[in-house]
Amino acid sequence: MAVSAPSLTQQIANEIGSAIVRSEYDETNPFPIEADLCQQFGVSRSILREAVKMLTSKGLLKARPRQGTWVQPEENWNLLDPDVLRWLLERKFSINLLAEFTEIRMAMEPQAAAFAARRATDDQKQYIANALERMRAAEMGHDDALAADIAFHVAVLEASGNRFFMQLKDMVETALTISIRVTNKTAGVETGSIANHRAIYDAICDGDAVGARTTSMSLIQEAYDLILEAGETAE
Amino acid sequence: MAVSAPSLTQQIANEIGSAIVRSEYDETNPFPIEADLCQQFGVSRSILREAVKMLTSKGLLKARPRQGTWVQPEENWNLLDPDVLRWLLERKFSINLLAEFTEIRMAMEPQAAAFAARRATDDQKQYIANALERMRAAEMGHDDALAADIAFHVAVLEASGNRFFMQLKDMVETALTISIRVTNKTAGVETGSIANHRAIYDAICDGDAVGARTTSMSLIQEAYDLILEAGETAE
DNA sequence: TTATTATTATGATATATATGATAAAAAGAC
DNA sequence: GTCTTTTTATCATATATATCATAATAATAA
Repeated sequence: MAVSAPSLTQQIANEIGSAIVRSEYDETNPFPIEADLCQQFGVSRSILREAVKMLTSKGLLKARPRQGTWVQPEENWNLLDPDVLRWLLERKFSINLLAEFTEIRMAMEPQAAAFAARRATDDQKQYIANALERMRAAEMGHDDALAADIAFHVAVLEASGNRFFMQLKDMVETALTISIRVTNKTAGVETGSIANHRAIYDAICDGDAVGARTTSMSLIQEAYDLILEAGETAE
Repeated sequence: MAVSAPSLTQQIANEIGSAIVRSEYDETNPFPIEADLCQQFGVSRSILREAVKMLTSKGLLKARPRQGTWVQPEENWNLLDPDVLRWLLERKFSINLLAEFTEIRMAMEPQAAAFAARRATDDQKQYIANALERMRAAEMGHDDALAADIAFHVAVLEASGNRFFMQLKDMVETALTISIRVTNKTAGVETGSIANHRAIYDAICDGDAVGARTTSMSLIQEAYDLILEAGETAE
């Protein structure tokens, strides 16, 4: 399905949202009033208000009569919202943020693999196998390594049979796509070795929940260790 | 800080959002056009459009010129959004949903406990200890058992030092509060035994990441098993 | 069957009024 | 003259209404 062009409201929400996440508003530069934002973006007040409401519903903003609109502290932000996560990852790149995100992957993906070992349908196992095949093809330059790696992790999350784990797939895709664009070093990190991925696949096919969890944890831990190493080297 | 009364926009978003999640709109009862919704709720078009944009930004709705507005399939919903989760949990209660949410806790909380074992500050350890104290007081009827249990899990998540794990605290609080309101049986499930919670606290204080993960996993697994058992009994 | 026109529903703008909350000015007390 | 209280003014968001623009679908005419 062709992606529709974003509406003006969505565009404004995107610009303001990423500005907020880049910390462009602070004590010395407080969030502007509605009238000023209308002028700045050249839009009508109803469009501006729709955009502000979108950001309010993601926890970034709060507005009160007469008091104005202000940016909430980061702990109020809905960090697991795909837009908020994308804005976070698109700002000046942070190894710390990538490390923290990998920590959540360290929690989620092994458990997803364990559930996949118990629940995966034949079709779902086939999707995982297909992704492995694409990884092999990528080694010979016949496919995109990043896309193949993402496909693998997404297939495992899908096979978990849990809608909350499935939710993570968009986030993994966003995070991996953006992190590889910013720093080449983690490119090797993300794709890891095909043998490790194959071990996860085998454990899932064998119905070996413990094995699936363990091998998945090893893979993410390996990526995590290299990210920490990259962080130390950059310092 | 006193909670401000929700605006009309927020009220409308809440009503429509929970109706969507309750599957009130389907092929035979499609999502109404803007004009009809304005009439139904007795609000202006600008308020209605603000509410719809809020729900669109949470993945529940999509609108196109001339085509109208429609409810997206559930896999598009941002399930980790606090509002969406609350609407899900508030609809006719589902043991399956609670089980799935407990599965995500099974992934997150042991890992959070492991990070807490490595990173918790003295203050954070004290918060966990305070929660344990409250659990003991609750056994003697001097505190609320549910509130004390929530405080314990929230304190561990806070001590993980990872903003994504911290994000889960609102969700845990929402899910536990709602699940206990609907079914008494899981009341005992959630609070578990104080000894198990104490073991987590001890492992965190000892800096024992493996121990913290293991004991936390045992606690959540125990709760999970009883939820599955409750589901079988109800059938 | 194809081209043209009409209709529909959302997108966007402009304007007006209401409301809540804060700041400033005026009045009263000491 | 100073301080406190009351009243008034101002400000920024909240809500409503009217209008036009645009995209897309349906109906009609050729």
